[in-house]
Amino acid sequence: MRLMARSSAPSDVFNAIAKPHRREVLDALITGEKAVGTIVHDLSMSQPQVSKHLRVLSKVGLVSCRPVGRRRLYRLAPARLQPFQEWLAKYEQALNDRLDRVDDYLREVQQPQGERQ
Amino acid sequence: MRLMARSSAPSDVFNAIAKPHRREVLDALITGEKAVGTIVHDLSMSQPQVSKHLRVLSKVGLVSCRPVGRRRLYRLAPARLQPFQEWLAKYEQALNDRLDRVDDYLREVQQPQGERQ
DNA sequence: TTGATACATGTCACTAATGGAATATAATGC
DNA sequence: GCATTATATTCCATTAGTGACATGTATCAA
Repeated sequence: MRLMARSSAPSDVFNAIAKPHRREVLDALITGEKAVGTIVHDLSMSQPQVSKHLRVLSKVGLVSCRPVGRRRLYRLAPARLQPFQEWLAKYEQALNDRLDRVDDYLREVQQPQGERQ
Repeated sequence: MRLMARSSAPSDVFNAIAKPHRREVLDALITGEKAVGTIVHDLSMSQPQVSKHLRVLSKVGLVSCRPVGRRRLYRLAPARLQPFQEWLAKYEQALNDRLDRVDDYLREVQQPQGERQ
C-alpha cells in the first residue's frame, strides 16, 4: 500500500528547514539569486551536497530555479514560507491569549513562600 | 573527541518541530497546560512516545514542565519561539527588499517572447 | 509496607537521511 | 565531432531517529 506521498507534502517545509546545512543554503540565497557553484564556493560544501539540499528545498518550494546557459540560478521562493508563518502565528496568538495565566504562573514560581513575609 | 553538544543547541528548535508527531504534541498544548496522560489520550499515541517527544521539546526549551503530585504538567514556553520569529523576519525582509527583482523575473518568465507582439 | 498510578528511561529493530565518491547529463567552445 | 565546464544523479556506508516493548522511578492510598 503506502500511497502517502512523503516528498513534497506542505508540512515538509518544516523538515526542509530542520537541517542546519539546508538553512545555510537558504542563507546564501538571501543576498539574491546564485548559481550552484557560487553556493558551493561560499559555503565550502561539496557540490553534490549542495545540489541535493537544493533539490529538497526545491521540492517543498522554498527555492526556485532558472537555467542560464549551463548554470542554474536558484533563488528564494517567498510563497512557501506561508505554512511556517501560519504555524508560528497560531502559537503567537495562543500564547498572547494566555499571557495573564503565564503571569500568574510566574508569580507562583518565583515566590514559592507566598506573599506573606 | 566529539565535544559538541548536539542536544540543546539553539538552532535545534528547528529540528524539534520537524516531526509531525512533535507538532501534534505542541498543538495539544495550545489550549493550555496538560498532563502527559491527557496528551496520550488526546493524540492516541503511546505514553513512552509522548514522553520522548516531550523530552526533545523540553530540551530545546519549547515546552516547560511543573510537577503536580504524581503528574507532570507541560505547557508551551513562549520565549523559545523567538528563534523562529527572527529567522522568519530575516527572510521576509530579504524577500521584500527584492520584490521588484522578483517582479522583473515574473515578467520575463510569463512573456518569454518579449514585449514586441 | 504494599500496591497502584503516572511518568521516564532503556533496549532493540528498522527506517530514513546524510555525506562522500564516482558517474551521468547538459551546455558551451573549439 | 571532442573536450571542458556546470550541475544532477546514483551508489554506498554510516548514522541518527523513530516507534514498540519492557523496565525503572516517584508519588499517592490504604
